[in-house]
Amino acid sequence: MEEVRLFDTATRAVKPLTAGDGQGLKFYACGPTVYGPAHIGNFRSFVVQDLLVRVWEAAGGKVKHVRNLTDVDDKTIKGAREAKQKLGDFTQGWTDRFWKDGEALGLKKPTKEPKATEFIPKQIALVERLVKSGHAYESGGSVYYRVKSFPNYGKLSRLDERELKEGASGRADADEYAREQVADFVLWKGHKPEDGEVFWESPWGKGRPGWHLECSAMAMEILGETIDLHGGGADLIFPHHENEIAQSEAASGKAFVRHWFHVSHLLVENRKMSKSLGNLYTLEDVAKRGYEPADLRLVLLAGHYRQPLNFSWDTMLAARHGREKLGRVHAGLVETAAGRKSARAGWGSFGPAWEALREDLETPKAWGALYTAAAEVDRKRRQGMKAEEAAEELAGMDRILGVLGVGPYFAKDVEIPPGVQKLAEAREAARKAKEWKESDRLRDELAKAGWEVRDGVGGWRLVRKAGVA
RNA sequence: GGCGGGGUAGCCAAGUGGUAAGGCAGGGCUCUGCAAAAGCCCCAUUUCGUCGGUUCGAUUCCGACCCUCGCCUCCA
Repeated sequence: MEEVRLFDTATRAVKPLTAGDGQGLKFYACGPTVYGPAHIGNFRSFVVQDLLVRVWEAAGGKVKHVRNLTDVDDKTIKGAREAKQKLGDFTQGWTDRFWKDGEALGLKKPTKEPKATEFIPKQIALVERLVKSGHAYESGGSVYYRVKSFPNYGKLSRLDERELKEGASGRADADEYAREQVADFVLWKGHKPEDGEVFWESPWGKGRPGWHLECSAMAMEILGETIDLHGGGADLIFPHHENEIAQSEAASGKAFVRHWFHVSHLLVENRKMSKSLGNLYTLEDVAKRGYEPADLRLVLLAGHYRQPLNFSWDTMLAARHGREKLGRVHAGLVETAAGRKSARAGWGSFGPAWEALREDLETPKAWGALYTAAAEVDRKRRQGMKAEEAAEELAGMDRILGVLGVGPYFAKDVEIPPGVQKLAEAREAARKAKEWKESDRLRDELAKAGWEVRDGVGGWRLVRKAGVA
């Protein structure tokens, strides 16, 4: 297969991504906590992970992609209680929503999507192993990881535990006194009244797993004790991934992860999204503004994944217009190719875009190369291009768009409400009768409904107006 | 306080020791009942946060400084 290079958080270098067994890439990604709708920042991580999978496959590799669902933790328990639902029903509802949104964004289904609650026995077994080897201790019904027992702790995040700012979190946990050291983290949480019906029996009594534990248990169970690639949002580097390493390596005695892959945050108005700032958007908000999931996917891939990306509606509009342009070029190639198929599976003029993706997922460079190639191909096509050549370029374009997972924008793909269709037809009738005032009035009415009518040589067509709330 | 990102045209965003990709927006023209769309063209040449240094030459290397964002045990 072709080489794919990717930045590794642990060594801070771009290095070739490899499958340790020479077979499939064992890739574990930290998935969502299903207690509410995922926001577009959450989806940045998942879209980038999806891109990596697509690039790996396009390069000729195989991949086992595991992305977990956190369906038991403080937030899910609280959410279920407030919704007066059983935990399982509550989390399933949000899981369905996540799947629906993910599908709209073109996320490929991972090979496996394990839920934390499905792996409780494995998690308990892992904790027992750590207690036996002295890496963990029970205290007040909970079990904690003894950080000082693991010399490599803090290596991934380059954070010396001693340098943690005093009370930086501002949230002293009630049972903090139960720990030997502040840095120790909980593996198993003893049952508390507010957990209600949510508990499992364990050697330490009723309780539930700590957050970091599930990923270690599921990754090692499904993919093996050493995995090739582990990814997630940049905020997971510490403490989540640091703790995963500590748990896993202390238990197995083997290197847990060969290559770390972290995606920077999506910012809105140059700030991290948060409910308190009121700048948190979901796919629903995107749809309300007349955009499609593909527009968002393009925006999420517009910047490099290791760079913070600032989201704005201006960028969304740029994405929409960009996709429209790609759609025109694509339609032209389809017409000129006239049904011919490319004899060989190459990239045509789109090779540079592919090369950019293989080098640490350089999407900004890839988009530049894609637009440049599209413009050149289109110019050549209009100056006279043979069907064979058009077919070849079309194949290359489809291929690169497939890897990016972003199709061009075609007006025909959008459903037009009957009322809007009627207005457009009435306007056309008025135009035929040269009743310009009436036709302009109808056009304004269409605009109010969020639609734009475009007259062309072949007649009019309707386009959803973007950017209208 | 510790650690880590950023500062490139109105906005987003590449890039390189030898003189700034691409997209959006904007401007002009063509087309059009008008407009939109589309097509053609233009759009950073005392300039790449600031100040020094190295160099024949730096936005690109080194140093200092300023601003900004994130993480520091809920967090994609």
